[in-house]
Amino acid sequence: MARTTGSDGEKTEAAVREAAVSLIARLGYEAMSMRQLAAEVGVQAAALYRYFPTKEDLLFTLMREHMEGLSKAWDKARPAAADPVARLAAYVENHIAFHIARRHATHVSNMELRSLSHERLTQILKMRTAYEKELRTVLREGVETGAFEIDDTGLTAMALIQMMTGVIVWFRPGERLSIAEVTASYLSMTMRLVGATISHGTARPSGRAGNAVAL
Amino acid sequence: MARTTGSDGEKTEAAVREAAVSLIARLGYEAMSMRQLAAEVGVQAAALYRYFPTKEDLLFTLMREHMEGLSKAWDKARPAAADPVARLAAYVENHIAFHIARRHATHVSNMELRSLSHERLTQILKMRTAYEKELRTVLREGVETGAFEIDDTGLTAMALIQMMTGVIVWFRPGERLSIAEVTASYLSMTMRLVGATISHGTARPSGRAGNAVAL
DNA sequence: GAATTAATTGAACGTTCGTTTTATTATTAT
DNA sequence: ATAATAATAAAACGAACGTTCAATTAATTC
Repeated sequence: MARTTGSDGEKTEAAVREAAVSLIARLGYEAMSMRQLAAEVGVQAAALYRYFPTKEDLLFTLMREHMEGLSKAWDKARPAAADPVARLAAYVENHIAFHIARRHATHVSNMELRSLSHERLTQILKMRTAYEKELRTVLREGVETGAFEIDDTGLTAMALIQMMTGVIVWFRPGERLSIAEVTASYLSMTMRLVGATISHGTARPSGRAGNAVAL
Repeated sequence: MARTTGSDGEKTEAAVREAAVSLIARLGYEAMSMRQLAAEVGVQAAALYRYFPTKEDLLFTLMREHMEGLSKAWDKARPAAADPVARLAAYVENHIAFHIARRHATHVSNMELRSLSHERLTQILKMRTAYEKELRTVLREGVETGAFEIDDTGLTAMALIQMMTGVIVWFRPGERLSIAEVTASYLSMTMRLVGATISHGTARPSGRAGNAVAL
């Protein structure tokens, strides 16, 4: 046999990407064989090389597009207003929504960095650092305007990102909590963590803890 | 050649463990070959099989002992007093100290779970869950005594653990921050996150944010 | 409808993998 | 000293790996 009836390069490539994300997330990059991936797509291993020159190229492509997607999502979600609390809220909401929606791809991007060449690792880390810098900027502006109270913005940014990204480790759609509930809780925890003063939304009815934003 | 002068089973086994933790942390379990590990120890690959029947046995041993170490460390650090704030502080301090001290082993235990058999995965996850339950208990007690204000103790426990464990991703000893500084910052962030009321330590000098514990 | 291009198969390549077996030497106990 | 045991080396095993190549068929273009 050779070319199969109904075969379409674009569809095959998309199927390869999808299957690769799922398989790498489940088995790990090193543990997934090209034959396994091909079988998942319903094709022979050799066919994969029409779309990706090497296994590492495939991994890199998945990671790069994931990071680009994250960056673009934040570009869209970023509020025009300068209010630090609103901006931080938007960052948290976007981060959680994106990571829950693309749990598998996030897993791949976070866990398989060591399988990249030095050059490509640098490239991905640069994109990640740029994204994280956005959060540091929001935090710093909040400190300057007095909206937040933070010891160390760099450290706090890392702590927040680890906390938020960690959602994908335990969150499973359709279980006890909805995405909206999880997001609300994380937003609330974030605002307390940065010592946000009340500057938007309704005031907390509770008698205590007057300095945290009610959400 | 065969047995080498000065060879000692106990020392070799210890060297294998040490080298394995370091290599797996750096390359990943699948990417590390038994020959590579043997070379690091200064021995032939066949010699490894005197100490660990299979590669997976080696991985499992490393993980199990890491989890046992974490559990025992908390047993020792757990304060006798029932004060929730003090207990939470002890949990955070122990967690961060342990994870920074054993960064590589933590990396292995967190990243290579998928290389375990189903049975052994269950065993490790059971130990992890038991350790995490300790934190949930501390949080719940704090809520009951009114020391903490938390929406969802389960979710908050996961968020805190992700945040704290995340330290190993970016922390490098001897860089900008000392372990003590990092621990102090994380303690402060944790107490704000759980809405801790002042119940120990000195009051915060700052005029604002009267509800967070000063550390 | 013939020529060209796109998509895929099937077989094979050399390499590396985890692991086993057997032989050999160092150490310890008698 | 000699026997027993512990620790390793050296070589080999079959299997699986990523990748390449030539052949073959489907779809498209002219």
